[in-house]
Amino acid sequence: MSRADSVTDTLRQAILKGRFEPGDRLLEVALAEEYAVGRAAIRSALLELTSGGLVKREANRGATVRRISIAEAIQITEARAVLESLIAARAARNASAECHSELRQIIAEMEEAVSDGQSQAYSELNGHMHCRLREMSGHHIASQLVANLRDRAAHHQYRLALMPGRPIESLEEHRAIVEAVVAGEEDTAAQAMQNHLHSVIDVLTRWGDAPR
Amino acid sequence: MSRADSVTDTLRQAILKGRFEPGDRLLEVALAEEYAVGRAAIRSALLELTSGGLVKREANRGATVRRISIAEAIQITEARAVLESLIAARAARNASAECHSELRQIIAEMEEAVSDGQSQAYSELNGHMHCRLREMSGHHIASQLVANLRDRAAHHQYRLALMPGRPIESLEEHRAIVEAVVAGEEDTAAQAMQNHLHSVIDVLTRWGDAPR
DNA sequence: CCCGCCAGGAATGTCGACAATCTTGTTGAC
DNA sequence: GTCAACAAGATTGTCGACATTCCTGGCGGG
Repeated sequence: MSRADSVTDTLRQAILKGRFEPGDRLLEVALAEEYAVGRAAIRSALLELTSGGLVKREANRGATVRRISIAEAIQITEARAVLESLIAARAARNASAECHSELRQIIAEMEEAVSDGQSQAYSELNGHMHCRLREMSGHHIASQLVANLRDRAAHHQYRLALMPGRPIESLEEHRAIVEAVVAGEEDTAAQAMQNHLHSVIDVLTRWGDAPR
Repeated sequence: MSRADSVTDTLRQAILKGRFEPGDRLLEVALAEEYAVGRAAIRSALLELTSGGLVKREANRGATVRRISIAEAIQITEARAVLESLIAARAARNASAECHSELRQIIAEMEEAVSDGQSQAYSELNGHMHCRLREMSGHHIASQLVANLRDRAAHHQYRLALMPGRPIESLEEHRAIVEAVVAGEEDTAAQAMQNHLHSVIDVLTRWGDAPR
């Protein structure tokens, strides 16, 4: 599973980066030629991405990039809310002193990105912070599920960061999360994470009511 | 994906039913011959089950039935706890009158199974009730995640039902969940589900401290 | 003019064979 | 007697070709 693995990663990144739009067909032969591998490698990559929720496959009709509706993005974020609350609580319980300073460091970089108006950089820092919190939590199961969910809604997530005023609000919420984690207050951390993602849900909901 | 699909289900059931023990090797050629299909079908089935968490694959070393430690089973149940709480709350919000009577019906059958000492039947009713609650919740994302997690811990789940006195305790917890759902009280339903799964976690924890 | 049927093309599903990699048992030197 | 290198076996990874299924467009009948 060496070449197929790298193909899977390449394809996943291609989809996440927007190289393929939702609804685009993913033809096995075309991809096989593009990446210079056999169809078997492409097939196993598509299978993997299908169970990851990024790709939709219909019997004998091929694979397409999955289109995530606003309603589905809301459900995804709801699921993330409860799982990341658990993660935040565990991070508050387990994080070491070095972790604490690392989290503060990320917050500092976020502040810089926001004040400089660098949406792209802020979005990446956002992802990085959630990723680090997952690792600090020591909760493999929840981490894996959340990482999956994040990929699925990545498209909407990206557009979220471009909303004017959104990064400022988001930064405030992240600050609250980090403060609680550093203080070791599990319940507060969980609540702060819940608040953060509910705020995301609110934005998505308003988006759903008045599309675009 | 027609034959490979059925092979996937067959293999999944075989693992869940205990036809294969944790750690057993899943040789592609052997399985291909046993189910009278090509290796390709087996491969795609193994890929699917791998991302489902039931089998472990190592590069060039084949697939084995995944061994779930007590610690991992606890994490799985913790993740289930928060997700099923969400599901219970949504079920309380959305369930129709017919759903309510169906849930009461399942409780009645559970009482019968417990008083007759039928562990096997109780375990199946247990699974059926959680499954129906998932469908009633209308929360596709959480439902899918929970269904996955349930499969992963199925082995431990099964042994749980055989613990003396456990079904009685479990039945009481399920009664509380159904009452809250029928009453339409979201928060109460979520809390009842949380209590139920925390009780499972307690049993697993005691199991971990004093194995077997 | 519209509907159903049929053939052609395209893409997936399946299979068998070959190549690459890992494990295991053996042999030989020290 | 022990350890390392080696060779044989076994198993997965990869590829190409064929079978099957589905969609598309054209044809003929009503």
